[in-house]
Amino acid sequence: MSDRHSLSALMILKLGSLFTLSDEETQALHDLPIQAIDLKSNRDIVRIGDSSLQCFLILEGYASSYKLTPDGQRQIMALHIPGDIPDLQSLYLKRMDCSIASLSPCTVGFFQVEELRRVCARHPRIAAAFWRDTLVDASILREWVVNVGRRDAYTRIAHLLCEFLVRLEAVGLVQGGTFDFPITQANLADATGISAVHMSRALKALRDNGLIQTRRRYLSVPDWQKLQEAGEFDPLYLHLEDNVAAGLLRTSQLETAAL
Amino acid sequence: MSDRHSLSALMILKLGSLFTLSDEETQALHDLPIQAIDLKSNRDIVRIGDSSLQCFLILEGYASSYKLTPDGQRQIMALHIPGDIPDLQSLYLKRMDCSIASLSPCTVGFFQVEELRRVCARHPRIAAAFWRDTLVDASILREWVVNVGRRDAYTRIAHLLCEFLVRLEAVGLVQGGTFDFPITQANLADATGISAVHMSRALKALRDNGLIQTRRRYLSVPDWQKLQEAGEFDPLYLHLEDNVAAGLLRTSQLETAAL
DNA sequence: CGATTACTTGAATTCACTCAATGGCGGTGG
DNA sequence: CCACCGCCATTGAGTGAATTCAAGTAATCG
Repeated sequence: MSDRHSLSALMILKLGSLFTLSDEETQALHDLPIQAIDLKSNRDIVRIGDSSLQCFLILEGYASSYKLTPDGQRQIMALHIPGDIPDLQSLYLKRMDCSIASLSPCTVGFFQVEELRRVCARHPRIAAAFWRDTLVDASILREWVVNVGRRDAYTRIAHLLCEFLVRLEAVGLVQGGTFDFPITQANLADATGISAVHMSRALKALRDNGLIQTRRRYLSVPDWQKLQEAGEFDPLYLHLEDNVAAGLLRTSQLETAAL
Repeated sequence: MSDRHSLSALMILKLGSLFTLSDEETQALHDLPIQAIDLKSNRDIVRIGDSSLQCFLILEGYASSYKLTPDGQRQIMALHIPGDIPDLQSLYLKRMDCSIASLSPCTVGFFQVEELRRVCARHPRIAAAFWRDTLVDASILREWVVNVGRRDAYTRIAHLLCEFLVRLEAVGLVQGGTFDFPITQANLADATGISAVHMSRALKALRDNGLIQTRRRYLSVPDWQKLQEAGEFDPLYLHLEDNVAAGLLRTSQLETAAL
């Protein structure tokens, strides 16, 4: 499983923005006690209405934030990948306003919100980095609204896949345009606000057009340019350009980052 | 126009959460130099891609965050009301990922991002309060995704109006279920991800069912309970219950809060 | 290997869309 | 003060993208 080191590397990768963290700051993150837990697929990790004293970092696998409507429909409004802290909002909001569930077998690291609050109080630059992280998440949500509100199914799915690929790439989880993709069509449908049946048809169209290839639990993008165009994808909203750590990673391909 | 006092009152109202701000903290917000500007309706205040050194607070009127798709469709992903700082993200993100425009004649107060950053550095509790504010905005975005992704037009509009009313109420801008509502149907359509024509039909249905009344530039909600049910509205996601200042305001109806 | 879950495909339906034409309101200027 | 123009809202008719329902196939897991 994941040791302290890779955990800290993931965090620093995600946070490293605006400035590089000092050794002391890195150490502070290192020293944050974490309890690693393994989870099966499709398990709620936190539920809407909860007011937990803990937060969790995804170490391995994917998760989603979702809500249910009264008639039982589901909408996923965020996908979470290794390095994400999906419920970081618990830092300053009393109750969860959505549920978070694993989309695949997951390893997550729980820590005390209070401890993180202390780290933030002692290290303003770490606080700023986490704050920035929540601002990027908000930006992703804004694009998600555009996706669901104004794009047709085909474009919408292409866009979602573009975003997912770029975010995975930033944490070193893409090899040659291929990445782990165990997410069911039903879940993808809930993420894009379409029906599962239509998701099947639209994915077929994407496959037929050579934009994606699905082999087992993996997804490949043979022509990145074409998929971007199909998805009307512009990565501006991911705010990667001003992320120091991610930039360093991309150029040097640090081994430590691959979980 | 708005003097320093009401400006500070608006800010404190919005920020007053988790704890009440001390006199010193209040003073720090007071001392933030602001330049008030009047704007006509439908004017861009900031544009996507901008990297401004300024932020603005809405003093009067409404604004929206929006993006355009390549084929010219528009999606509004946030409505902003007095007391909001729509581009607070500029604090830690280099470029704007959406445009922000006035939806009505507006008065906005510009201030230097750098100054706010200084205030946050000197007053960690103010920083926490602003951070919390961005977290609530993210929560509203999550609900917006659900609205646009999974609700039919009728329910979707009802929900949007519920949210708008509750947020306005929190800053004292609702009198007896009636509030200023100069927002065109085309803008509402862009906010809900439907067409302007269908917006007209759905609004008619809401009117015919007695859920809303539209007189001139004002909107009335005769039966709050019924509108909430029609919109599947649960205010949990607005995180009002733990907002000290708003709570105080609601119970004591401070005069200072009315702009 | 059997059972469950995930995916595919067809057919009919529906909600929302576009196009188009008309009506109302408010502001501006002759 | 009224006429006109432009913006906003409404309504009808036809279309279309995505839905539901249904049946059947493929994949995965214990």
